[in-house]
Amino acid sequence: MDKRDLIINAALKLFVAHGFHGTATSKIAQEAGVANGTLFQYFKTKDELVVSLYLHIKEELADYVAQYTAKQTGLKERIKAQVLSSLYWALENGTKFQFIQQIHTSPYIGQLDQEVIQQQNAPHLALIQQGIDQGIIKQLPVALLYALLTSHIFGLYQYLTSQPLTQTQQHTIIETTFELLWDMIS
Amino acid sequence: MDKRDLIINAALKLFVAHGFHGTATSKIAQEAGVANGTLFQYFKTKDELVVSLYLHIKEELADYVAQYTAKQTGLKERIKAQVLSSLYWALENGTKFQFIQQIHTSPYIGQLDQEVIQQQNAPHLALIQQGIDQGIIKQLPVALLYALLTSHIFGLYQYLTSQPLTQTQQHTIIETTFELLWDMIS
Amino acid sequence: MDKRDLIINAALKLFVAHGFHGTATSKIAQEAGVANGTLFQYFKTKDELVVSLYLHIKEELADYVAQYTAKQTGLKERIKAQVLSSLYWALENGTKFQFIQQIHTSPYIGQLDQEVIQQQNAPHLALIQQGIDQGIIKQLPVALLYALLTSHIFGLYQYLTSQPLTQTQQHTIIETTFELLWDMIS
Amino acid sequence: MDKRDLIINAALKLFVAHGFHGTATSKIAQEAGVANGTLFQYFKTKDELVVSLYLHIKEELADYVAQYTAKQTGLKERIKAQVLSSLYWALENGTKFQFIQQIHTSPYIGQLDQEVIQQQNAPHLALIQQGIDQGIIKQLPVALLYALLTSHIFGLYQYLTSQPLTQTQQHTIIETTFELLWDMIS
DNA sequence: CATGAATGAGATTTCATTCAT
DNA sequence: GATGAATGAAATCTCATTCAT
Repeated sequence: MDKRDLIINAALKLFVAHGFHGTATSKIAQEAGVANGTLFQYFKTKDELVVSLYLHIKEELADYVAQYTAKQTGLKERIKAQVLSSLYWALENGTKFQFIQQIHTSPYIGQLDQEVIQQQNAPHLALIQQGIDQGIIKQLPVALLYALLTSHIFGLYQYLTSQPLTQTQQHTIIETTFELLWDMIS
Repeated sequence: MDKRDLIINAALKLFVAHGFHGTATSKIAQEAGVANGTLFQYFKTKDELVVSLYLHIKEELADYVAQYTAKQTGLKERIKAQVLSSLYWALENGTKFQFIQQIHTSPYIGQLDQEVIQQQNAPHLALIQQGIDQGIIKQLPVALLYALLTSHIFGLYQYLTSQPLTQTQQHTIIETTFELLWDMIS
Repeated sequence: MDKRDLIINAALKLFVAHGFHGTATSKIAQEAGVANGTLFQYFKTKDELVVSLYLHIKEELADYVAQYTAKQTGLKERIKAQVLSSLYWALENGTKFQFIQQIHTSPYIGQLDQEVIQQQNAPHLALIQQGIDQGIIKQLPVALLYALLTSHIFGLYQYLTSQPLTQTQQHTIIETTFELLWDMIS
Repeated sequence: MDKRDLIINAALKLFVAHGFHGTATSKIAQEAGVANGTLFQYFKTKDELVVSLYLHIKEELADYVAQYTAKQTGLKERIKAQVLSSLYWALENGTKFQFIQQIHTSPYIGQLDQEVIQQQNAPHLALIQQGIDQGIIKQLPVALLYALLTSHIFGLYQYLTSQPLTQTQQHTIIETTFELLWDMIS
């Protein structure tokens, strides 16, 4: 594995354990097994590392979601796959999902390349747009519908992790609430 | 105004402007017009100050919401008042709202007194419970419904602040999406 | 002695011995017998310390020169007092004088407040101008005459410190060469 | 141009602009268009580069002065040629001259081979000694006279570069002040 | 000869907290 | 209680130098 990846992985592990302000760059280098200065040859500043890590995780999530969505053919089923796989990934990768949330509500958000963000969102927006065009989804701004779907995921994640539920119960709630959500936007 | 309030207000102003890690305790003391050490006589640590400030802001929001809700009599109207006034407050107090979000996704959340949090949520939960009891709202866990309402607010805030909209357009979207939401849970 | 002075003195000693960049702020603090952070409470940055130190030393020199010059009444005597007291001060305060020279030839010169510099030079220029007006000194640009006087001091200092001379011999040379210099410009 | 020269030129430019310690070897390599490590194949250490650069520049100045002086036969004319050509070279090679001054007032001066320095000064001292022996120049220590001549050059350079003067005006001042200087020492 | 990634010691600066007054 | 100078640990980042390719 190349040093950049070693650093990314070490940073992920430590940020997720102690938050980004609680994690010293020296600890990241140590965990990665590289010299202190090496970190700064790959990432000019600690901030740049945080942002890179965020993009890295987002990509992992996107890959996971894309994989599940690809298996579905109907439009509703594809959108459902996006929402549900996002939730399943979040439940399986709690720390990474929390890291994403931390970034979203922190000043780091301003440092993100907006073009990259939009590229990551594009597949989701495209699917929703398709639904609108086919008359399946309500005539509302795509970005609005996307925001509502996304917040549904975050809200449900919040609820599911605050309750002591079995996996079966979790799945039931996820399925049930998706149907409510779908009725709401279709 | 007593020194504790001076410090709280100064902290609010600075945290809201630069985030809590970007704000030194010495700057807070300076802004408050008190000595460096005085801050630590009212708050044993910086963390304690952060938590106090969070509760202070939440209280402000709660007061704002309560004031609007009190004017309504019907159940739907009261819940609608809660959702809408939360959104209006968030749009008018963007930085404070973002501060709340920051705390929610940060390790500070663990330091909060859960009892106080539950006390703040109680009025909202009670209203939803009333709706369920009266058969107006679907038979789902109160906490789940509350999570969905809350995430609706966050999602809509996200959308509204990312688009260049007039106040009238904002109001229309807020009203329209609330009706969708209401149909979803009722 | 107060801590600011302790730091100033320690900095002077170490800067002259190892240069600005060869001297770590931590070493200065150590030499001054104060904590690392204390230095930065008196001087926001290392650069500010360098500049402050320069101004401090220049002021000390100016006071010394002014004190000697005040005792003289004739114009030649007053200019002579300026040149000679500068030299005596330089010989007695070798490290400080060398520090001034270091600053003059370094990029720090750009960070100095030009107004302060001109204020410090003003008394010397005024005296020369008086000499020109009274027809005692040659009709040449004041700044040129000042540059020649100043360089005479630096050149003579260079010579005197490179030779093993008694104080009496030093004084003789200083007196003799001043007369040569005076003949040159008058 | 070979890589050694590329490095020398890049170093000169950056040292004068930012000082020795303000200039990283990596920046020099970058400016020279060579790899980081290449610099250390030509110069074992950064200090060696600084010292080499100094000697390189001093040699260039010496050649320039020698060339002009060789054209003159009379003793005064030869000394005048030395002083004037030094000044003309300084005005044409401002950065190099400033670099020389920086070295002279820095701790690097201690690292210079004193024998090489004296060898460089020898021709100037010899000429002055000749003047003394022939009774043309005052009976004063050679080193003293040399120090006065040298400081005259530095002082005049300082003045000329601080004023907005045409080349003709510069020449007039240089000629005029040399005559004053000559009257002073002869 | 040339490269440039890697190194790691060390530099500057910050800041929550303490404590003598 | 109030003060604010002092602390010093810790954090981020730099940079001269090396060495395997």
